[in-house]
Amino acid sequence: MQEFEQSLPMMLYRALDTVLPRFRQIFAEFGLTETQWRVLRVLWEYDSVTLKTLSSITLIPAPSLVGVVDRLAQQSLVIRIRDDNDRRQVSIRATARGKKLEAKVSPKVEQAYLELKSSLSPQTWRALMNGLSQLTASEQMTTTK
Amino acid sequence: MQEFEQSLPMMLYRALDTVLPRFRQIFAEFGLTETQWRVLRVLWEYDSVTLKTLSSITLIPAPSLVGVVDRLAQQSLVIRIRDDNDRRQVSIRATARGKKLEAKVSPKVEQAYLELKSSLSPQTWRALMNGLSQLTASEQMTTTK
DNA sequence: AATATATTATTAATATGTTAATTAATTTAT
DNA sequence: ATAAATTAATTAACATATTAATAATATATT
Repeated sequence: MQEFEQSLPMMLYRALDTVLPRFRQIFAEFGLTETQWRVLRVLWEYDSVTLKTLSSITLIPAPSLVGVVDRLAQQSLVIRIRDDNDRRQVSIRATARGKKLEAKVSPKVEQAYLELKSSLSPQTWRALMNGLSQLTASEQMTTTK
Repeated sequence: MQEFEQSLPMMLYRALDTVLPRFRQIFAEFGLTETQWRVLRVLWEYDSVTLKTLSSITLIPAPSLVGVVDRLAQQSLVIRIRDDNDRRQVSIRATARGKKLEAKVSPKVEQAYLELKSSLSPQTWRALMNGLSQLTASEQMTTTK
């Protein structure tokens, strides 16, 4: 069984299970899910982002993203804008209310991230990130295409 | 945005998105989902496993596992057995039909795993696994607890 | 033994993932 | 310019994740 539990995919899953809860706890304090935060996180940097681009940056599959944006829009945190040049496309942008969240959420997230980073030695951290980079460089993503 | 996309959690997600599709394709050839395979993978080694133990090995949260086992049982690939000593517990075991799948599925999975492994240098692979180990060693899981 | 507490599995409610199909709009090829 | 192929977003159907609550059984306390 060792073999299965020590396989790369299971190790990746376990790493996420270890790392994410602390962040999700922060998101929950502001009524946000992790995926909702991922979307806002992007919209805090780019004024307006196509749904497809948003999907590729956040790694949220487009069909899921539709619902995520729906719920964020219901809370008036983002709005949909149909592109005039290419009317197939929909751009998403944060509302004033959505933007306002950044100042409250981001500091806590940054703090948690620094704590996480300091749980490993700089060399180990770098080696880990390097391994992950090479892994994704060799192949190509399929999920969000 | 670099900072977000290069963050550890997103790197982990991207790694999974890169690695998993090839495996899921194999599972699909046998009408299995990834989680269903994870359960069977364990039951091919242990004759009978408690739902709770199964949850902790497969990293599938117990509430999800109930449904996964339901669907596997409907296909007569596994059966539930209520423990006589402790009637709160339910043990799961593969049926003959479920066991039979191993010979067909496992070789293909092994093959895909070797290919994956050979996409990185041995040193990089080891460094990656080491980093993931340390990450999960420092903290404790919360998801499946 | 009786009550309180803890544990295992399950259910419930909501959100998201996965894959395929659909719709509307755009581009390409004829 | 028009039919065919392509693309972006969405819908559909099903499976799983997440969190909280519940039911049944077991253990600990008094």
